[in-house]
Amino acid sequence: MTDAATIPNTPRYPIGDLARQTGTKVQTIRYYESIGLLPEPARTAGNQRVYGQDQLDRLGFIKHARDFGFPLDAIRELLDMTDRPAASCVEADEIVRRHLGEVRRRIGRLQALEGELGRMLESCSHGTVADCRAINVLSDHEKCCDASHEPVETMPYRAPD
Amino acid sequence: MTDAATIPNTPRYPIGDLARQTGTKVQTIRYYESIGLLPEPARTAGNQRVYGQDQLDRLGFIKHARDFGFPLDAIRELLDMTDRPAASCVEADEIVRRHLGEVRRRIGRLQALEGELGRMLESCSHGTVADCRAINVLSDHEKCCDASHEPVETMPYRAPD
DNA sequence: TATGGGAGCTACAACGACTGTAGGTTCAAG
DNA sequence: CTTGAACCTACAGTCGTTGTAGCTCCCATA
Repeated sequence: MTDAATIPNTPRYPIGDLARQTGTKVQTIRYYESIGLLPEPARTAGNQRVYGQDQLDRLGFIKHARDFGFPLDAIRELLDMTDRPAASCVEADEIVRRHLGEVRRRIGRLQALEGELGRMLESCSHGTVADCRAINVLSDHEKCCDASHEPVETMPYRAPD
Repeated sequence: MTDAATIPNTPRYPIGDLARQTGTKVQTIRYYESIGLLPEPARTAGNQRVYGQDQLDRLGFIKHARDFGFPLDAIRELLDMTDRPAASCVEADEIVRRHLGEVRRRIGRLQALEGELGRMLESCSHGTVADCRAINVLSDHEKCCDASHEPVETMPYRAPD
């Protein structure tokens, strides 16, 4: 597909340049290749990867979509569409709409959670653990203001780089 | 520690009952035991786990805190506090406050994302992929309305049970 | 031309918080 | 005594990376 790297006068980037230009980690790029999100690039005589402009663009797209929170599966579908530029964009629309729905659900759940946590803190008498409102609420479901809260999905304390 | 299971007239639950009563999966309970969040329970002659009321309460606490989105590390700290009921609840407060801050940051990022995705959909002309606003925004960072968006953290499409 | 150091290579393990599977054992009802 | 649900261990898989170990390669300077 992409023989850009074999054509002279076309930019040829080593993996580190791709990483720097897109803000992706080198390992992540290799991971994307391993799962087929990026095609296998050309190699130097010494077995090192060499990328062309199209690969750089493709990775830029992936990175940007990841920043938007799209899961890799959705990104794969979106990339398939960019490969068929004459097709209708209804499917792309649908993917974005689905993602937006997910984002809104998430916001709703987090806002309910925010209220609950805020109430916990407000009503805490700052005494001992035995009297601690926060601990008591967690110990006893009956003490929740919003008895119907649903579980919030995994919340890793990951600092976004 | 917990010899409740060895005392007659105290409820003795098999793991499945604990799972049903707390809404946790059996494997998850064993996982919590494996990481030291739940103590090793007594066993029957046939090597099956038997739990007492205190274990049930502890697991209920864990489940509830998980539903609130607390990471297991924070839950571990909170559990340590419930074991020292006379201690000050300042630390518990601090954990809740930290979590609340994280929840709010998350809400903020998701709301920015919501706006961006909404704008994408609004301005989509519903034509071909080549003209698709959504695809174009993802292809080209310059086209973002909010040029300074930060990456949203991992968003698994996991249906909360 | 030798050398040094940064960049690249593969392969694999770890993260968090589970979930699922395979292949076996135990328990309680009928 | 038999059946089948529930239990057991051990391990692989999920998602999207990130980190590590132990190499090799490439390029600029001396």
